[in-house]
Amino acid sequence: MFYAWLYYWQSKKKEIQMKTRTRFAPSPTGYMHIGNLRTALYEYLIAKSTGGDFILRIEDTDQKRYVEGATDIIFQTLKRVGMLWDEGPDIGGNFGPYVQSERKPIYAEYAHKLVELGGAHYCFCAHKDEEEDEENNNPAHAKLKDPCRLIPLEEAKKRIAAGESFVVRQNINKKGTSVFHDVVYGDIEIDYDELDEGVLLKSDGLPTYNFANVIDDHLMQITHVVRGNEYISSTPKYNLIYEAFGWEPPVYVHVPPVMKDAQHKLSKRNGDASFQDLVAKGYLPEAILNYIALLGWNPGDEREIFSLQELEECFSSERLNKSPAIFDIAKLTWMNGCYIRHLSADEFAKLAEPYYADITTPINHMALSAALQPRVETLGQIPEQIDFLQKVPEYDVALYENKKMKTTPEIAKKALELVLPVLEKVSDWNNENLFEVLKTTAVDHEMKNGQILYPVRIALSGKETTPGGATELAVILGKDESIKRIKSALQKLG
RNA sequence: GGUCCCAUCGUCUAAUGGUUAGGACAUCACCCUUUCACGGUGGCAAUAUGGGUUCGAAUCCCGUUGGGAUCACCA
Repeated sequence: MFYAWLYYWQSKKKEIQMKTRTRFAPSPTGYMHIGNLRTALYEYLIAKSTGGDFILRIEDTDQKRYVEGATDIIFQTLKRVGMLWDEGPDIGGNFGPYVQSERKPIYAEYAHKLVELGGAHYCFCAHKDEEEDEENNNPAHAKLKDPCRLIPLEEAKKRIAAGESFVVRQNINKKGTSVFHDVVYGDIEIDYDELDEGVLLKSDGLPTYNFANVIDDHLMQITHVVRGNEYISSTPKYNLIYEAFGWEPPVYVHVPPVMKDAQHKLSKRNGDASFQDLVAKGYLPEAILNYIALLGWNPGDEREIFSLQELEECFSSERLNKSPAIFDIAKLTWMNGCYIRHLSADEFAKLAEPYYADITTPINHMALSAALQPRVETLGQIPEQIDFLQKVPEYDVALYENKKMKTTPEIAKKALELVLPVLEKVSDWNNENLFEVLKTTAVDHEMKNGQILYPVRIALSGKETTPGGATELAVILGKDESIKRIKSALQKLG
């Protein structure tokens, strides 16, 4: 209890005294996972909400996992959402290098030092093969300490000098209970007996995450370590390393995972969307960022729409949640719709333009964008909404039958016959004029507005639902194409 | 299995001992309307469970159940 208090106090003190430094330390796996991006966001916000620094570090100590071009995706994603780093592989800084594979000599140096300090030992055991041993299921055996610990240090050094392959393995000497404070989870107690003597330096000379993160976080003067809660159970091991070196551990902020459903994490393996997948589907980066900020955090009031800047202003790590959050694409879609609607007409038009690529008919793009903007929640929904612009789809004349509009194919035929000559005379082809003349036509022939407008809309589109009404479609299609489509509809109606 | 962690509407969450348990998404209904949307109004919907502590428990404690994590020369 005393230690818990002490720990908490030290953490608190550190928060107050030092300039906050957080780091995002992804592995270059080739895509930006939503959960990772959220972690990066929280790291960024913890730093920036207190005027601190956000550092980017690449954790590529597992050569088997290396993917070409993966770091570029990391750079691009962070830039795209506006999370700019103060130090990193591309821009350098006072604590470089910022790529772990380039720090190899540093880890080796500290690993050997840790052995001297009694925090680790050399181990010459052969690689443990995968699921080979049933004995692994025997808890008593699993907890057995590494026999190589018994090798005298001098002898171990001789074997290494002789070229024997070795790893550096952590010593767990302590007994009793380890206590540490976490910003999200509070005080956590773990028995030292639960800790295994894991490999710190691999036989290829590169460190494991378990070692590299401690060395780098200390050397880079990271004050707040934010990471997934799967690291909670190994945190005492890291503290042991800090302790052996006489270093002070950082403030820990373990965050719960982002879930796909109640029992599965969001993961690329399950085919779940990554950041770039979502962008490709027409989600705006700003909306994605806003949405994931709220997966596990809330501002304490009822606001939901936040720019990165606004998040920086009101973020507090104390409002981070400890239970997992399910990623709800429906809510993201809604939020994306909000962002789309808040775009200026020009901004939306620019973003929508690429989605018009399949339409070769000469259409009014500006009018189309204006019609689409309030009607789509993702840019990806655009093509299905505008397919009729290229070509009127096959449709049944029964489509002209509409109870609410009080139309039938017969009425539609009459309406289109009345409308055709009127439209041909319209010179200023804009929405206001068109609506005016069509309304007048209805009044002149004692018909309801809908009895004129509905058939026109169907004639122009061949679809039951369209982005915009009759006159809006007419403007989008232009006079020539509109007239053409009405004539061909009349033919169809016999 | 050992250990650690988690548990409020279907989903994201608010309420840090006293609220008719609030908001948002989704859903449903209605209004608006030139189809569909947008927008507006309203409805449905939650404290996993059993014990305590307390005048009073979603909130504190214990058990149960359910879920997750971890026990790698992966991070």
